[in-house]
Amino acid sequence: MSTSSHARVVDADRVSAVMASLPPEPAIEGLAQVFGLLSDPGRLRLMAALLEGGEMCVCDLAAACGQSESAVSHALRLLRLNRVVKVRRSGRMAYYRLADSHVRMLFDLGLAHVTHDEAGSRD
Amino acid sequence: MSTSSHARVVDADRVSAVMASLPPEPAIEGLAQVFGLLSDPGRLRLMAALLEGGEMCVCDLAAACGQSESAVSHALRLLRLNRVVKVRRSGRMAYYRLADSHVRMLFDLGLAHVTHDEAGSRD
DNA sequence: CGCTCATATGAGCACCTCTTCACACGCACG
DNA sequence: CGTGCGTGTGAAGAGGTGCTCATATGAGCG
Repeated sequence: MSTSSHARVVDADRVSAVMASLPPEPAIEGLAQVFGLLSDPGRLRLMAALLEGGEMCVCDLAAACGQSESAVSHALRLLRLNRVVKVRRSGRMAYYRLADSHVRMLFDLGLAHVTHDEAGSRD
Repeated sequence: MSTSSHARVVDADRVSAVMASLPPEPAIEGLAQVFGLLSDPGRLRLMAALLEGGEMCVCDLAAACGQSESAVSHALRLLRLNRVVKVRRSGRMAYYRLADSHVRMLFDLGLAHVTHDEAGSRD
């Protein structure tokens, strides 16, 4: 029963080859998660701010990005849990900074793509 | 009226500077949209398959990626509308391929990040 | 010509995400 | 040492996203 219900295949060899070459599931999932972190305008603004500002506290981040402090705190928590940002505490303040430079590369690469080609939405 | 309702600010100068340096809203939105396309494991698998397979029809893509043909068709439509893939029709078949190389760069960069650092989920 | 196959599309539904609201916590400062 | 401020967190609701199922379209084939 290889042809189960609906599994039409045109080029079985290519299908096998492609299947073998696909990254393992954990890598795919991790990739999706990373890109998911970058798929929110709010978080994107935060990251852009940190790219420019270097190290900023929550309230300044909120002010600069035009978001509520609570929303920023939630967003930063997510980014923190995914090792995208690091926090330094000083008294009751919390200063955030980017953890690595991958973000900058992804950000710039994506930005180049977007500003160069509007990624239109036509048929 | 700088101190509106809740806008505590520590370093007003830095906040202004960062605000001025943030990419314009359309760019941010476009960025988020692009990364959003890359944030789904199913679409990621499709793109990985096309990176390797070059050009494939819907049913082979579905077989190689372990998804229903309907799901693949929906996903490809999204990617098509965002100019990520191109389609070539031949008879009743539809052959899809990647539209540009940005995807490959983003994919590889993200993959390097993921496989190098597991992007853990601890506190 | 009518039937089937490959793909496309629409509706409906389950799930996940992001925001706000309300409150907890710890540190500074009087 | 109590009060205020900066921040963190949980619950809840609105909205978006991706799946499946059913059906449409259009090309090949008998």
